[in-house]
Amino acid sequence: MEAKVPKRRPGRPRTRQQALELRVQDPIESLPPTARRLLDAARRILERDGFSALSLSAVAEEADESKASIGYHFGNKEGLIVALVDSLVHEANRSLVVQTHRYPLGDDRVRVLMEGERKIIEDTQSFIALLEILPYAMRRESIRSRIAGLYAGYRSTVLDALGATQGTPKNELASFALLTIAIVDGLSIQYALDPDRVDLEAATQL
Amino acid sequence: MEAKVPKRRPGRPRTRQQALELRVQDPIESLPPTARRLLDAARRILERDGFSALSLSAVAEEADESKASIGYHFGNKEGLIVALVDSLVHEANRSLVVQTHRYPLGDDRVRVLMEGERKIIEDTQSFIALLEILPYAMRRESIRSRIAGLYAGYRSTVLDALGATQGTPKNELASFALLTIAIVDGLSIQYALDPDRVDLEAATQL
DNA sequence: GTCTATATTGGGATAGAC
DNA sequence: GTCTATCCCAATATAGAC
Repeated sequence: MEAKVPKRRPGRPRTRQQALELRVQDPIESLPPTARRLLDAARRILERDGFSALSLSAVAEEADESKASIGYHFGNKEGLIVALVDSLVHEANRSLVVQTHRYPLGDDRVRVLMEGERKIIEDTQSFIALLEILPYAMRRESIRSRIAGLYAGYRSTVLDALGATQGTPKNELASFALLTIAIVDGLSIQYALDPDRVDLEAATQL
Repeated sequence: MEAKVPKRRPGRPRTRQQALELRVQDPIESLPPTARRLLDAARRILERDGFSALSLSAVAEEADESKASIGYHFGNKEGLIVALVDSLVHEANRSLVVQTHRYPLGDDRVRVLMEGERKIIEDTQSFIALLEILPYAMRRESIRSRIAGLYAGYRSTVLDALGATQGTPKNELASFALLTIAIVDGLSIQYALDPDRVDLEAATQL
């Protein structure tokens, strides 16, 4: 039952999942309104109640649509989740890039980056959504690689911001980007588990 | 249906979960052999196939016992998971402490600590088990606090190893322990997602 | 203590009317 | 495109025999 390829059914248009494989740049906009509502509902449920609560019935109810419409637009549950991950990844990338590009290159940008990351740690909410979906994602190559791509993007964004600083060994910068992101994730876990332990000093110590 | 307290049934002995609440030091040893087999089977399934595969049927089959025996020994599924987390937490703590205490205080111990952590990152397997259970754990206060305790233990172990180094500000050391563990977890995530990106340099850079 | 058998629930998928 | 109704199956829980 797992890892089933959605069947192409006669008399029906290509499912959304299949259509998504063809696109290159655009993620969720340009989806039919019903599909968008379903996707938004799925995201809300994931963030509010976790991955285990992400049932087709729950999504349909939250979106005020019918269960069958999910099958129509996304093929099956896996298709819905792939689309959901795509939308989460896209939004995460966009918000980080926008945030760091609001300021000019140089030390200012680095400071903005660091402060943005401290906020991410305290946010928890958005990180939880990722954590919820990670175990599932790890076991589905198609989803795993999408998230791996997200992290690669993160690293290059950080590298971008750091590259502005004066001449430092190239390789060292890449490792530093890796570490920076690792710290954000790792601190998020410890903070989520137990908010009564200091973060601010740690972040400043960086 | 969620978060139900297992009922105390007449004519039956205290469930294992209830019994566990009374103990202070000892975790899994001293369990009846059947309960141990069930718990071991559960751990294997969690590590091999993930949390979503951890059904009562799967556990019973892996342990070569009956489904009903899980109800008898652990009350219900939640009870089984609590016991499982306890056993994982205990083992993780024990192995870290043993590893760091094999060597005398000082720089050697720090080096052993760092090397041990690099191994943890590359291991993946044991970290995956924790990752699999984290989303579930976060939403159950009783389990969340157990894992939070595990991390507190980690921090003090690291602090212990670091404390041996010459006089450094106390507060700074605590933050450093926090960061050290965060890096291990964060790197584990990125490494698990995408093993084709360097870790060794990063670890050495520390 | 352990098992078989069963009750009950809920999930995912899809046929077929509109 | 959307909905209702239904099918099938898996999962948890538990009653009751041994």
